[in-house]
Parts: sequence; structure tokens; C-alpha cells
Amino acid sequence: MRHWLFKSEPSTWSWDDQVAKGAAGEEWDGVRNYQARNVMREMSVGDLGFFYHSQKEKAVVGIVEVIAAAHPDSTSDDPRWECVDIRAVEPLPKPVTLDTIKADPRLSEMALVRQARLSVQPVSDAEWKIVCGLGGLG
DNA sequence: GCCAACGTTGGC
DNA sequence: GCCAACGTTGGC
Repeated sequence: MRHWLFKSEPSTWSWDDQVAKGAAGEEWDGVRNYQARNVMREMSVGDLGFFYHSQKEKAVVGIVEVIAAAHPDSTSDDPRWECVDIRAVEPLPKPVTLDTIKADPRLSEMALVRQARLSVQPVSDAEWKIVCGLGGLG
């Protein structure tokens, strides 16, 4: 299984909004960036990802699961844009802030640090375990 | 196919 | 609110 990170402005789409969608989940739509789209194309159903709040909060706040592989984005007429569907799995007992991630030398290669603007990112297995640990998940 | 101009994102 | 980074667009 591979791991990912989904970035969202909480004022637009927050973890609470995602949780409210329940097991049915929701399209991760609105991505208009080729690199982010290409990352989504690599996702498989059952993969897990971090849900990250950008802007004021700047923290990984929960775990999501990919429940549908990449398909055309229903919010776009342009067939170039695709998205996956995700559902909320569980919140992190302790949100992991960007400051914490930046302060940990083991996480210095994370896309979150190196490529701040990319909204959908791959996360390595090692990074996944470290951030889960920091977040209070064993 | 290059590159300048422009728009957007996100951290500070 | 500003600005750096960076992606996209369009003229040549």
C-alpha cells in the first residue's frame, strides 16, 4: 500500500466537512495542477493518506482512505482534470504541525517541506510511520 | 519552443 | 497583507 497527503484550506473544505461525508466519502475535486493530478492517478483503492490543513492551522489532522481511483473531475468540463474519492478514517489524536515536521530531520525530504505548493503529494512509508507516531497513532 | 507576464498558493 | 515560489498562458 502506498501513502499520500491531501492538502486543503479548512475554510474551503475541512476535516470536519470530510468526516460529515461519512463512509460514502467525497470527490477530491478542484485540482487544476498536472503534478497533483498525476499523483492522484497513481493512487489505488485502499491506499491511506494524511489530511492536511493549510493556511492558519498548518497541520496534519487526520487519516483518509482512497475509495475510488482517479476518474474525471465532475466539477470540470475539461477532461484533463481528474480526481479520486476519499473518506475520513480517523482523526490524529495529536495534530502534527508543519513546525513539528520541519523540526524533525527525518522528515526534511517530505514534499510538504520541499514543495510547499503541491496540493496532493506522495508520502514515503518511513515518513508515514514517523508522522503517525508524532500524531499519537501507534 | 522560448520566455516574459501574469495568476495563484501558502507560509510568514 | 505581503511576498517568494512556481505553474500557466500567450506572443513571438
